[in-house]
Order: sequence, then C-alpha cells, then structure tokens
Amino acid sequence: MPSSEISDVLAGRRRGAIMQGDCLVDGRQIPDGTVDAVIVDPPFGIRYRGQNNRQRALLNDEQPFVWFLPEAYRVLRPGGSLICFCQWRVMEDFRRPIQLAGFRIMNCLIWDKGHGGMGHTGCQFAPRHEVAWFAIKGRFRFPGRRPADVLPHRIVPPKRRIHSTQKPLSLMTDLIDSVTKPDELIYDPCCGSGSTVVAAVATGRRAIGMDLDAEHVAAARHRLKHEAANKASDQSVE
Amino acid sequence: MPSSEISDVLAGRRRGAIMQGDCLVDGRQIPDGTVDAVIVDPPFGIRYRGQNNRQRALLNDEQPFVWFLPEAYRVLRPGGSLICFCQWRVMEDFRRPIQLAGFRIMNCLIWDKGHGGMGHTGCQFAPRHEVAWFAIKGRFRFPGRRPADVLPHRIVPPKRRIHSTQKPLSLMTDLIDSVTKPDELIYDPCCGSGSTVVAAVATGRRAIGMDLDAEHVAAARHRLKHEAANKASDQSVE
DNA sequence: ACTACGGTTGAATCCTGAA
DNA sequence: GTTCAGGATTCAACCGTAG
Repeated sequence: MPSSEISDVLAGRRRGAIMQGDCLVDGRQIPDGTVDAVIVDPPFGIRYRGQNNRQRALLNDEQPFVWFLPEAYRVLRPGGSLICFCQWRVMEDFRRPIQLAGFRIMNCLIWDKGHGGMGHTGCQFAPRHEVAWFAIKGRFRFPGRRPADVLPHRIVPPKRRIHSTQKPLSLMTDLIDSVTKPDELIYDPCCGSGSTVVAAVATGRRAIGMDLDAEHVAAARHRLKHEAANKASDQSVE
Repeated sequence: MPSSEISDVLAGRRRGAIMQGDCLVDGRQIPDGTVDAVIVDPPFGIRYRGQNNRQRALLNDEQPFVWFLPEAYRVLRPGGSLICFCQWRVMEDFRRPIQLAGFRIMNCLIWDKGHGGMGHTGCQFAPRHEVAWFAIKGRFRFPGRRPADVLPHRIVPPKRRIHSTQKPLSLMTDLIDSVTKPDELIYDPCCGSGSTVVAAVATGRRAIGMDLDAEHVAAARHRLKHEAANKASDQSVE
C-alpha cells in the first residue's frame, strides 16, 4: 500500500514526508530517477549506544549498513548525488559498496565539530570531526558556487537534541544548498531525527525521509511539523 | 660508512641532520628504540608533479611508499608514535601496512588548510584538507595537554615554497609539541623540504631527516641552516 | 560589556557481570 | 564459550550563572 504522503511529495503537492518503514522494502515506492540527492547518515556498524551507553542501541547498527546503496542509485536521476556520512574507522567499509553500486566517489568531506569528544584521553587526539563520502551518478554539476570539503558547524546542544547522533541543521542546509536547487527532491533512507528532511524543507527543497525506528519517526514528524517553517537556527563555526 | 652528523644527533652533540640516502638502507644507522617520534609525509603513489604538472615527478611515487614502516617501528622506542601524512584517496593503502608493521592506529588527523584547492571544479568540493594517520608503539601518553584531531593551519604560500608538497612549519610544530617533549628525537625518513626537521629544531627537539632526492636534500639543509634559529613564523588559521 | 567559576558533555573506550 | 546491558573513567571545551 503506497503512502499517500510520499506520492504527494513526488507530485509536488507537499514539501516533506517522513514515514516509518524499511528503505529496502518501502523505498520501492519511489520511482527510478526521480530523486536529485540522497543524503543519509546510515548506521556505522559500531553498536553505538549514546554517551555513557545511556540509550538503547540504534537499529541496524550491528554491521555497517550499506544495503540501501543500490536503491539510492536507482532512485537518483543521472547527474544526481549522494552524501553518505561515515566515521574514519569504518569509512572503508562504505567506500567500495558506494562504488559497486555504480557511484563515482568525488570527495571525502570533513564535518569539523569545533571541539573534541572522549575516547582514550591519554593516547588519542580528541575526536573533533566526522567524515562523509560525496559521490555522483553520471554527470553532476554544482548548481551554484563551488563549496569546500571542510564544513565547520557546531554540534547540536544536548538539551535540544532528540536523537543521539543528530546532525546540526546548519550543516545539512549547507550541504543541501551546495548540491541541489530549490524545489528539487532529496531522499534520506535512514532519517533518524529527520534533520535532512527538516533542512531540505527549510531551504525550499522537497524531501522524503524513512526510518525503521517508530519512536524516531514520531519525533522527526513532530520536528518537521514545528521546525519546517523556521529557518535553520544553528550557528556555523565560522 | 655511517654519517657523523647522524651520530652527533643521536649523541645529542647536534640538534638536526639531513642526509641524502635511502631510508631502507641508510636508515639502518639509527639503532633500535632510540627515536621518540617518526613524522613523515611519504610519496602517496599518485605520481604527483606539482600544480599543473610543472615540476618533475617525486621519486618513489609510482606506488604508495609503505616500505619504511617496519624500519620506523624498529627505531621507535616503546611509547613512541608515528604521524604519517596521507591523502583520502590512498589512506587505505597505508592503514593496513601501518598496522602490519606493529603499530596501533589511534586517529585519523585532519589538516584543515583553511581554503580550497583545484580538482574537478564543476563536480568536486574544493579540496581543503589532508589527512594523517596517528599510530603508536606500545603505551603512548601525550606529554602535555590532549590535542584535537583537526589542525587548522594555512598552507605555505607558493612563492615561499621550495618543495611541491611542503607542509607549513606551524602545522609541524603543533604536531611535534603534541607528541614529544623537548630534547626528544624525531625521525623523518622521507623529509623532502625538511619541514619536520626544521620544526623539530625550532621547538627544541632533535631530528634526523633523510631523502632520496639530492636536490631536495640540498635545499632542506640550506633551510635548516638558516631557519633553525628562527621560530616557526607561519600563522595558524585559528 | 566583561571575567571567573563550576557543572555538563562527547557516534569513546574499558571492564564487569548477567543471560 | 558468546552476547548484551550497565557503570566507571576521562579531559578539553562548552554552557550558564554569578560577580
């Protein structure tokens, strides 16, 4: 049974939709070549349980979740692009699958969070960045100015966070502005807190988000409803 | 025939030495466990010939040059560390060899150059960073404060550059301050323009540099002679 | 408008004990 | 044996509040 919200976004009658579902199954509702950018923060396969293991583990986080990639390639139009967040320990687990799905990898993007985290405090540099693969299907062109591959953006303050790995809106709007034009369609098959969809709607794009976790979907839908009108309010580091 | 300059640095009679030679052969002059940090920017195997292919190719740059790693491990003391510059396209070619040589990889460091370079201007984010593996032998501890894994430092302006892949002194002094104490010994088996040795001497460490390329060695020795006394003069981005 | 101070936090990691 | 859940540890940078 196709979701009418997804049909509405595809037809342009609606800006954003977030649905609970399995992107490998329910994502088939999205026709071939209709999406302009896939922007996703998939489970890294590190069994992350939040700071001090306070939250339950993410779903699908037992192994690097790469299986959405062929579907991402299918729904993208030629000239479309993929941004796939990663972590330095597992980035290689994603590189080959991205290529095998048909993409051409163009960049390793760096999200600079501005200050460090935990880890082995005595013998490890404080982790202050995350990485994202930028890959393209066919002949891609930036719609505007050429962006740089380091993106400085502050993390979301914990109290305003509804998800343990939530990306800041300013980071997402920055990326969305760089790779898409207004009214274009963005798809996030593992949308978590919904930052991609919220940022896409806030910048005048259309977006579809999907996630296995019903709780996260509920929170993301609430967020979309209330933050969609507001512009991204996070501050860039620069 | 052992170099007397290297003996002098090992004995503490001299602060820095740069010699022309093959680190796989001439590096054997350095005894086991005498070095506190190996800091190196090896040939990446990308047949780099400078911007616009203006310079001749680097020596040993036909394949990622990983063969110095067992020697690096041998000369390091337990608790010593390795910083090996890399590039995102080939970083995986270095990760396994670093581990196979006996090191434990602790970080992927990001050098943020502050502004972008060239590349495919229409479909690739402007490259603004380089990466470096940080790895340790045995039980390493930072001698001072815990540093972060993103290092913002401006590139050397092309006109002040004597080598096509020259690293800024401020970046090198930052790294050297983070992982070594004054008077400790640093070894760079592919020293190129000699930034590592110059920065080490400028921060009160001792250093040995080696390089195959006689022209680069001559330039680096000149640089060591004239810049050694001066402190690092480059500006950090922050 | 500042500075000073104390509490909070981080896609972390190690360890223990239960299932 | 194995896997999973929870507690302890860590420290530089951030936040909020007080002065």
